[in-house]
Amino acid sequence: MDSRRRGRPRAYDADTALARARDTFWDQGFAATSLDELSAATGMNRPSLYGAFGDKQALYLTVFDRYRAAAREAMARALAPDRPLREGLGRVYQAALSLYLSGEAGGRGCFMIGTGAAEAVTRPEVRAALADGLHELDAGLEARLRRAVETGELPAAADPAALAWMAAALLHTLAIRARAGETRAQLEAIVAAGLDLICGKA
Amino acid sequence: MDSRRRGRPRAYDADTALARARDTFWDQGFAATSLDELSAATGMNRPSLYGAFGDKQALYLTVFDRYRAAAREAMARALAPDRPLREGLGRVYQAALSLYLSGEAGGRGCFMIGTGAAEAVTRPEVRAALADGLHELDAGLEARLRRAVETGELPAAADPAALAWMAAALLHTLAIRARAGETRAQLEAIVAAGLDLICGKA
DNA sequence: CCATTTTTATACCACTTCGCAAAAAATTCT
DNA sequence: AGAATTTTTTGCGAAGTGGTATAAAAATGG
Repeated sequence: MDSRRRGRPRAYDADTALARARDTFWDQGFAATSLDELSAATGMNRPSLYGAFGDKQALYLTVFDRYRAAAREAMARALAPDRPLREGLGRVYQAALSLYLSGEAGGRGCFMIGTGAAEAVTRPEVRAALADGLHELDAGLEARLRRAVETGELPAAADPAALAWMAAALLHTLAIRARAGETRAQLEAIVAAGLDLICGKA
Repeated sequence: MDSRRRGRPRAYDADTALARARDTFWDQGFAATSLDELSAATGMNRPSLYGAFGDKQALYLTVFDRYRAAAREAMARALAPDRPLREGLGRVYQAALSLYLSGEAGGRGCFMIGTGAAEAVTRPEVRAALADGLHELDAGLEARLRRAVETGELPAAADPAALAWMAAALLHTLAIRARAGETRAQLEAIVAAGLDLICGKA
């Protein structure tokens, strides 16, 4: 249990290597990213990359799943049930925007949507991962909205599933528009309009 | 004015060649599509392709612009101002769904979003084309919604720009979800929920 | 100090990629 | 028929592709 591994120690840190690989895929997409670029970005040479993470698609799917888990957890944190609905949703969108606009090459949107959608038709594994990612977010939103109906934050007649779809649609449009180059101001206007429509124009 | 061109006649029809190229890009994305595949799909060999449409990106942008124009015109037709708002929007989404689900390899979503977003960060021309495409649809939706407020189809307090953003968001979420493999039934449920929220739950 | 183990580094492989040059083919004009 | 023009066809070439075999390096165990 205790001690250091036996052979030559690793020169890389898996977490940071995966983060670098993610950023490279994020900007360029899966197909346009070469193993040489991934090697340069991670500082690992190709055989090490291969040994650590498998082939290019396996590496991509690993990165994808980590992004997916992070997104789910961030959403759960933002939507903590003791926080008012509108404030929680506001935090979801603020967190999304700061991710989507954080690229060095300009707005890069959501990793799953921006890079996964392109591969989804020809790569069943990517399509499944994308579908799972979307559904996790749907489920997180719907759970919080259902609770809001139960506690009276929303009118009893409100349909949680329907509102969750719209809340997700708002996220998706932000993801695409950020990647298309829209400014933070534009995106925040869209968020404000969407929140009014979902939570009621308070 | 009149007559046939001078040299050897073309063996291809530009319209059908562009449609075939579009379908290939649509399924596979820009980066994953090779000139050999485009050559096979169009029936033109590589030098002919190159002579007719320029390099791969020029061909892609040509296809993109044609798709964009077709989408804009289809939306204008569906939103004819003499048709009731809800019916017009319903036609927009029905037309979108039949496009988005028409692929031979399963749902393929919107060409612009599904293939353009991936390239938008690294290719400024694609990002600009994508932004233009999105904004054209925004404008079409907003114009019709503004009219609906003026004619009393929507309450005077309704904000046409805000509603147009949500209507566009609905289109975007359909584009992504279709590509992620969701069924027509799922997508139609989302459309129905969205129409209720935008037009009022009549 | 040498064997063992694990990782890194170098070099290579077969294949594909985009793009183009040069030649051949099919048409119109004179 | 022959020249001119436009397109298609063939084939090439330099670079890049994903992936791997082999050798070198860096650690631990005896």
